[in-house]
Amino acid sequence: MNSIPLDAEAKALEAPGEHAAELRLWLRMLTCANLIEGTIRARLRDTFGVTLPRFDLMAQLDRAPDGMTLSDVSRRMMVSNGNVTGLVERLVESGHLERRIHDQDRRAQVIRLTDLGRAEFRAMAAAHESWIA
Amino acid sequence: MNSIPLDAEAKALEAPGEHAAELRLWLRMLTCANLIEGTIRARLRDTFGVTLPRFDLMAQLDRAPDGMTLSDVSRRMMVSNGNVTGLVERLVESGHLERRIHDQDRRAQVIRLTDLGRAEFRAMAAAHESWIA
DNA sequence: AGCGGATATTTGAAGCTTAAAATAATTCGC
DNA sequence: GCGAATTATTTTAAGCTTCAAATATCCGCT
Repeated sequence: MNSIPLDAEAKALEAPGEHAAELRLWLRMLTCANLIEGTIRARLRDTFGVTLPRFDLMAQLDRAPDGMTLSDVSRRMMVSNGNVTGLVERLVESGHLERRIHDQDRRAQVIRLTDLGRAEFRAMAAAHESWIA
Repeated sequence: MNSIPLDAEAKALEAPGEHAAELRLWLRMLTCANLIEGTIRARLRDTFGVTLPRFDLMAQLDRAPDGMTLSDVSRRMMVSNGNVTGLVERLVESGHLERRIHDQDRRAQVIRLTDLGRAEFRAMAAAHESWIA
């Protein structure tokens, strides 16, 4: 489950504010978003034994058959570089990803889904779509 | 910044779905919520050197002058017990909270803001309100 | 009194996340 | 072609978060 910072925002509601309605809406939205996100996390975990960050990373790679560099992934997922490093490490370890040095740039590496990774992702994505609906 | 699981959801948009509009709205909402949350995190960190979870915990306690038990906090914040244990530990360490054994129940402990904790929280809350607006 | 189930909290293992510092390789300008 | 700035990645330290197992205490029932 995600951090739910709503009570902090809720505090503002107590102020004799003029923006009470907006804040209330905002609060609701945040609560709703976090609850749904938590549900998705739980389903991915219980059904496929995968975390949401891993799933997201695989989703990126599923759309890039030729692979992506870590920086690309980092930008797309809007997370730090170091974060991607660890995520990729674990997914390579589990056999879902493969990495190789970039042809033209020896600093970078290209990662892509393995056959296993692709197969598992597709299965998860199918279930995921029906959940969303 | 929070995890941003949007790309995963975005994938669903590519499907020749019937729910495209709903999903798109949902996606927007999530993006928006996460961006704002990230902004608040950054401001609290840069301005007061405090994290959002700590701020949330202090917000709970500010509303409970007589203190709360860890379980109360856990339920209110909707996070695990173990999470609260660590959070409280660090806040006691930094002098913002004090803990004492519950009078009637030796299993439980009551935590409350110290004078320092209350003063700092009030300052942060004031800034927080103006940010929200 | 004493047993058994519930409740409060802690601990430990694992993973996610970030920011900042360190490495390594590329590119640009001269 | 050399040096500086940029870019790609990793490492490190710290904190957050969860789940599950372990402790300690309480409460109700006999």
